[in-house]
Amino acid sequence: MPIDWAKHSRAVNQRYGDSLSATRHIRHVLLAAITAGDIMPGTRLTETELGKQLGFSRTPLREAVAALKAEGIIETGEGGSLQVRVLAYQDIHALYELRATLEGMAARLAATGASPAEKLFINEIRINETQLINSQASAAALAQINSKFHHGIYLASHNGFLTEALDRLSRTMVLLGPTAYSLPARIQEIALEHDSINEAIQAGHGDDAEAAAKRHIRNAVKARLQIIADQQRGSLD
Amino acid sequence: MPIDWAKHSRAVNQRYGDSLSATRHIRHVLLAAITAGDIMPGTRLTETELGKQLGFSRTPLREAVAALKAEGIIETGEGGSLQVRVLAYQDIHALYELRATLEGMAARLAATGASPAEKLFINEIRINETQLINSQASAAALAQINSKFHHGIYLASHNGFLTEALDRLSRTMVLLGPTAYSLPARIQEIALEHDSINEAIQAGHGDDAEAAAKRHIRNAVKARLQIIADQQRGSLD
DNA sequence: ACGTATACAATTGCATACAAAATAAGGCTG
DNA sequence: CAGCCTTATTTTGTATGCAATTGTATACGT
Repeated sequence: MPIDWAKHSRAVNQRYGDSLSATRHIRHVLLAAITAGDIMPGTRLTETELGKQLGFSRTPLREAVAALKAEGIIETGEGGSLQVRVLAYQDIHALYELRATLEGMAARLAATGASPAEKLFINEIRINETQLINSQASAAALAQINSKFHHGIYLASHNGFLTEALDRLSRTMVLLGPTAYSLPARIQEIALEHDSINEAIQAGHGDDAEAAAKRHIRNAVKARLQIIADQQRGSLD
Repeated sequence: MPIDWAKHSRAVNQRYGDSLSATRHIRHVLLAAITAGDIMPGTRLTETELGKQLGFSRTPLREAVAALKAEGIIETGEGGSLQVRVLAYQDIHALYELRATLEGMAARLAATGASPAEKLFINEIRINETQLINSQASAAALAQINSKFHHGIYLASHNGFLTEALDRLSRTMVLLGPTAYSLPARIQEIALEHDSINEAIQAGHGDDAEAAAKRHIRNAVKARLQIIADQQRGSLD
């Protein structure tokens, strides 16, 4: 079954405008397809086929792939064949452990160094999130506002390299599959944990913010493991 | 004045074998040239010229550049022209701040989770470093053993993503210019600080290892600022 | 003499074409 | 019938060529 590239392509054009170079356009479209789960990790990708489906020649496609390889999203199997990176079970722990440290650092910096405007902005996102949860919004909408909340904290850290590292981690995380927002029970927990982080940031308590952020991520691992356990059930493949 | 690409090319062949694809070869050669200071940040690079000098066509060159762009080593100026990334003054602080956190995490994990063999290996590198310092080795040799020491700790953290993140930071650091080993006074300090880290790791004291690693990096910033202050003197350009 | 417009050169972005390597298929032999 | 070698086809890696954009120089007008 072919992938609906046109849908992702439209989304990219809407998000970044349609004046992106082919290389960058393809890069975003590939990321979107991987995020959406249209391309499962491990499935082989052939350049000729991809290029034909996307409507571009292999040159910009290969450049986009080169960038994604440098980011660790795509890897080359034996013989140079392409595939979406396959994460091992222990990678999950390593990924979240690193993220806990970085999120903690970002939360601490946001608490101690964010401008009043940035703190207000973060707080507003938090309020929006509560409204969305109460109105039973979709998992996709919740995941989006969640991203905004975290990204707002990254930016408020005023450390571009930290922001870059966390954004990169987020992109790697999509390799793990569906987000924790598919678990209804987790949604309320997330709200409470976000509250703790937000309150510590608003109060300017660096230690508390770091601790709250770390707790938040550590709890996220648990939820993630449950999702994976559910997926595994009965799939011997 | 043309750059001696052949030298870097030989070094890459010696390090990785001569069976690398052109794209990867070029990637390493460019990194080596940047590390060596042969290409200063901000200087414009033209694909045609680079390709001619390196002896490859523009296609693999552009793929290598795409990877380096994804890593933040090379950036596109206005009009799509290529240049080695120029770091702002505040980037230095952000870079080292992030590195302090990550090195601290790595040292903690190495202290609490490294295998006996890994700890022995780290200790051995530390002994080698002392010998090199006492024998008045070159700055390049010291910088190399320094890399080995740090990288040994990264690996001992058993966290591939952390290792990846720190390696990436190291590659970004070369944009700052010469290492601190050009400052004789700093060399002894480095030795002492490495000792603190190593001892904490050998003893399995996670907290101490993290603290020592953070102190080490914070001190490195001071040395870096001094180097930059020396360079700036009288250069208006 | 300074600012602006226009023409030209250089450079990037993309597509096509070719070469080398790898995978798959088929036939041969034991 | 199984295993292996040979060959054919697919797929990756690299080079070249063309079009479009950008940078620069020259000429013109004010």
